[in-house]
Amino acid sequence: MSDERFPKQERLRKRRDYLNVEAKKQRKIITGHLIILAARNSENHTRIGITVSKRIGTAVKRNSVKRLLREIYRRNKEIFPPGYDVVLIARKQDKNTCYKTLFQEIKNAMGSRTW
RNA sequence: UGAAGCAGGACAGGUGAUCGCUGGCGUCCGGUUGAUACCGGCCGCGAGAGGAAAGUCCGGGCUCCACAGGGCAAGGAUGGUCGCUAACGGCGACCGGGGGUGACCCCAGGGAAAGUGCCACAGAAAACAAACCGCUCUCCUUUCAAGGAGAGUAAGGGUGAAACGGCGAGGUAAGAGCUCACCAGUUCCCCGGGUGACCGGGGAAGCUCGGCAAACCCCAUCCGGAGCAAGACCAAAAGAGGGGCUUAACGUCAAGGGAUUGCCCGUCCCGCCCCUGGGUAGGUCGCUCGAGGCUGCGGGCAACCGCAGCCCUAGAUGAAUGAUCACCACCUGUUCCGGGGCAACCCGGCUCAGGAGACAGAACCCGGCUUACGGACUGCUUCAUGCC
RNA sequence: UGGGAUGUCGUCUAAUGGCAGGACACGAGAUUUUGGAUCUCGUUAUGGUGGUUCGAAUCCACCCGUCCCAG
Repeated sequence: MSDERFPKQERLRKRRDYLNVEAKKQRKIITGHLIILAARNSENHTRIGITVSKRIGTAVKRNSVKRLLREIYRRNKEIFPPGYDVVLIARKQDKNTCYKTLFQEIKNAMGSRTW
């Protein structure tokens, strides 16, 4: 996959979209630092939404977590199932929060299911 | 050299490469259009967080609403003086008080002689004074030790955070501002200086008046309310009004069905089409050129102001400004080289290894305040020590 | 963005500006063969920094934390 872009069509952009995924979710996976929700959408590509609440920390911490998760998606689109809306919700973060650990968590979570 | 005080800012790592994000401009392509206008896509160019962007503690601009003139009341805020400012609870200078050897720092710093209230415990007494232990005099009892009654007194004692001036002399039965000198303080008057807070000097009075207003309160000054999710525009939908809907005709669109005893007309209901209006979802604007920044000159002790020249520097909306790699820069140790020194050692360069890289993310925009923060730099000043 | 509430022993909760009290819990002892119950004794607190005051949990200012509401 040479496509490492992340245009607006591949993001969830409204609160309604997030509530829709929450209501119609077909998978809910809880890992050490994340909660992953997935629901089938009407498009034929993946859409990603990221939720980081104030519980995680200050605006700087929340932004950095969001950037990390976006980077993981952008670099590794092949591990995400096409035609699904995926919501990544951050749980309590710690010192181990970095690209490698979060990538492994998501890869294991996605690989553990058949789509 | 060491310790300290104050102030400041295009300080808050830099450069390059690759892959991304946001919005701007441009070429080309596609769609649309009366249009050089709009939408979408590829590529290219250049831009993209802060000193606090934070907390939301004050003050404004801007927008809408209310009153459309003035006063009073209520509520809130502020509180030395003079200035600065669009304004401020901010800033500057000065005055007064307090702290520090000093540079310098801190202060809600109006009124207690307008009224009300409070001052625990202790103490006789906590505020128009009064009198527990005392001290003194007179009278009575009398065992001549003392006790009782009355009068005078506030020097001494002890309590307390605070006790109704201090010290000395005179005076007295004992005492007392009772009198006097000096000192402190209060109020008033006069003179001089200052825009003023206030300062300096002189005089008089009564001799002396406690503290708390970040207790109620009084005085002076200021304040209409809400906030860019303000507000404006476009506009699927819902709900509203009007016209129409067999065939045929006409420039276009449409779909008719049911109830009213069977039929026709009429009326009503549902549906459909068009128009008006409406404003939900959604979108656009508001949105970044502004009490703007930098430099120079001039005015002012300063805060700040004036003039001239130059510059344009983020506009997101589940919310962009990131990730990886390399090199350089910072700190510590170290190998080697060069220089200085009798030496300990110091300075510069270089190799290698290790370490630090904080607080924190624009959300309409400004002026402040407050709080968080690893370190580096610059300037001025003080104290101590040594040398000349 | 605007508006509130609140912070006291480990937990819950009192306290006019004047000795921070009570209950549960915890620790020690007594009682009991042991445990429980009971009794006695004890430890532990005013979110922080300043200020006003003779004196502050209380009054004032600024921070910190937690929770809630409206759009």
